[in-house]
Amino acid sequence: MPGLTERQKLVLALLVRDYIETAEPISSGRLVSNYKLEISSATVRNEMAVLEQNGFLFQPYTSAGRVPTKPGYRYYVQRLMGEDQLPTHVQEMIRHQFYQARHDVDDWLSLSASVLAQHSQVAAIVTPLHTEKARFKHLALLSTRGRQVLLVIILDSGEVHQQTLVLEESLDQDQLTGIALQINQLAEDRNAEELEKLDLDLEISPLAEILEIILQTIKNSEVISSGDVYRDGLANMLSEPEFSEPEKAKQTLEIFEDHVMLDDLLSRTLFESDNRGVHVIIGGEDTWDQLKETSLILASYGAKDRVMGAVGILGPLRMSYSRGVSTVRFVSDLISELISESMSS
Amino acid sequence: MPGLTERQKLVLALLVRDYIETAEPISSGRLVSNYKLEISSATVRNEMAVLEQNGFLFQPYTSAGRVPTKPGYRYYVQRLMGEDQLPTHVQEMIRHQFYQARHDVDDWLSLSASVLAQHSQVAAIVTPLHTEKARFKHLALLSTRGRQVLLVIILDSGEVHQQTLVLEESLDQDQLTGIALQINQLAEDRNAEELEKLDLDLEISPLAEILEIILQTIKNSEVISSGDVYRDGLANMLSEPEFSEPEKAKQTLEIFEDHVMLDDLLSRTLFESDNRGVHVIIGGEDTWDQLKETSLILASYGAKDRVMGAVGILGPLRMSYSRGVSTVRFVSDLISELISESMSS
DNA sequence: ATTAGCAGTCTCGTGTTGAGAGTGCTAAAT
DNA sequence: ATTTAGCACTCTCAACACGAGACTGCTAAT
Repeated sequence: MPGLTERQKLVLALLVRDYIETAEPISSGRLVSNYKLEISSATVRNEMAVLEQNGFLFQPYTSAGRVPTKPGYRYYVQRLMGEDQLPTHVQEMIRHQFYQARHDVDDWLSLSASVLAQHSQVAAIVTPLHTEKARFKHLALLSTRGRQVLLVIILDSGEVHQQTLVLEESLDQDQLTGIALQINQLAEDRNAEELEKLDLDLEISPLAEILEIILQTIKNSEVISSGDVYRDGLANMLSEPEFSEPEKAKQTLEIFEDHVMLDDLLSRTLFESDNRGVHVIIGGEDTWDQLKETSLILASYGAKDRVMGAVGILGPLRMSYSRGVSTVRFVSDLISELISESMSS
Repeated sequence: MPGLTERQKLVLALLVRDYIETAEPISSGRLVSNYKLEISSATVRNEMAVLEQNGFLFQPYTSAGRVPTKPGYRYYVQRLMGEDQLPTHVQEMIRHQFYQARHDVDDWLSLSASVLAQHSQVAAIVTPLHTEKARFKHLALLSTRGRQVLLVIILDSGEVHQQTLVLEESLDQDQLTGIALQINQLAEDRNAEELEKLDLDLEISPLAEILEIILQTIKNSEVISSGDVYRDGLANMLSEPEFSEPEKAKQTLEIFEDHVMLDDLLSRTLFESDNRGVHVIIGGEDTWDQLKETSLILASYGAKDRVMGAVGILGPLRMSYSRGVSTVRFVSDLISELISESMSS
């Protein structure tokens, strides 16, 4: 790919920015008058022709303005966009919202989704906390009703798993507390791998049964999603003109309802990359076919070097990338900060 | 309102049913040929004119077929529709799905939303468990990290509340367990009202602080929603022709994203009525303006006579009421059954 | 290298027209 | 007194035509 001249970059940048705002093909004359360029529209037209040959622009029909292509957006995001920061007062406002929320990871995540949706004006996704190498911290068994027992597991990441067990015979709370104590001593600070290796010499007894169930649960706790993906701001998207065709709107909705796919997508993108920064996925990048008409801006969150989850926004190709990137970056940093703080306090 | 003749009822019933299927204005000729009526189209036209005068039908323009009005739908649902049962094999299938799910109320509710969406082909809503007169059952305090403590409260309904507290000073697990024990003895089997009356003579001490926080939490636990409203099947709706105008689609999406409003709507409808059956709300019934173009089919769930939550579906006015009612009835009965079972076991 | 000027192309809104669908009414039939 | 055949009438909708307007691409001049 040959390099672009400065002027070509300028034209591309202005065009993309303008198109993101107006959603209409941008003409050469419009660029000149709108941005008071010192060159004539004919010159701009020539530059546009070059940009089109390079695959950055596209003409909907012979005599219309230009629209960015996916490579066009990509070039813009990577080299031209520049990185805005969220205005300070907005940052303060968001911080305030988080500090006055309950001191609870789940609440933070749900709030993140809502904040992202509101400030980016597109749809937001936040995956729940799930850590790969969490260590067992603590466990409680609570009698709820008859043979039902609530098992609460706390991992060192702050993650909490909750599950109801049904036992073969009824045990009272004192017995349960005893069992919990034993397990806590046995398993404290071990990770799943180490728990696997605990080869227990179990007698046949209700205690053994419970132990077995619980160890299974703990071993699987990495797989079991600790909650659902948080989503918000769907209605934002339907205002965008690209979704006036109900067919497209439906496609996007389906992406949004498919928790599994989303969780997978976010996890894959972020766990597999060692880049802790913000990822921009434009039109599925030839890998995800369903996302042909959608862009994603993702970032991971976590404490220190541990990736614990992901936040992101999802919108049409023609979304405000600069605003999106800064919002996603700010929110992911903020959650990471809050989680780190809560882990070290 | 004068009574309708049998023939008028027949015409109305066929017309509504046909319109629900086709989404197009129904003409007199179509009814005659489609249902092999023994009367001529002219007679049907006369009957239609009567039905229109009674406010049950509406003509989009001078020379088109007829479409049901809201009162038309209402009459159909109340007097003409007849009550289907879900086919036995479908019932079995759904039961199977529930039995192989985890033994957990939250999982059941989330599954309910998905089952409802799938079988009714519209969007589904399920409110979380929340009981008005729950009694405190049991509480646990778990040290998570530093001054952070996880508070788990179990109510006799099986409902579980979870919340993180941050204490002024760090306490170890043994101390926490001691405090939990005291509170459990103090508060066991009391409801919020009774807890309110517990006028404690608290010394100034960390324990007092914790007790206060916890009692506040318990008192408020009725208000705090124990989780979110479960939703599913949004994409189903966008296939319906009424949502081809993006404006309408957006309205509906906004209803769907407004958890608070939904929870309120469902609770109000079902807690305030002593009718445990299925409610059909057509076009907001002049009370909810946002629901002008939407119908809801709702039912409560719970054990014995205690209403614990609501399940429902939400679709266009032109939705399949008979299928909807039978699905909602079946699912709400099934959850009630499962909850009752789990409470008595 | 840039630009003014202009012919050429395509969209889009508007207006027209005719076929088709369905009704309401009237008068005849049952 | 109902019911129905027949028919004039109304309204929508798809198809087509047409002209204005918006941009471009090219060429020739700067």
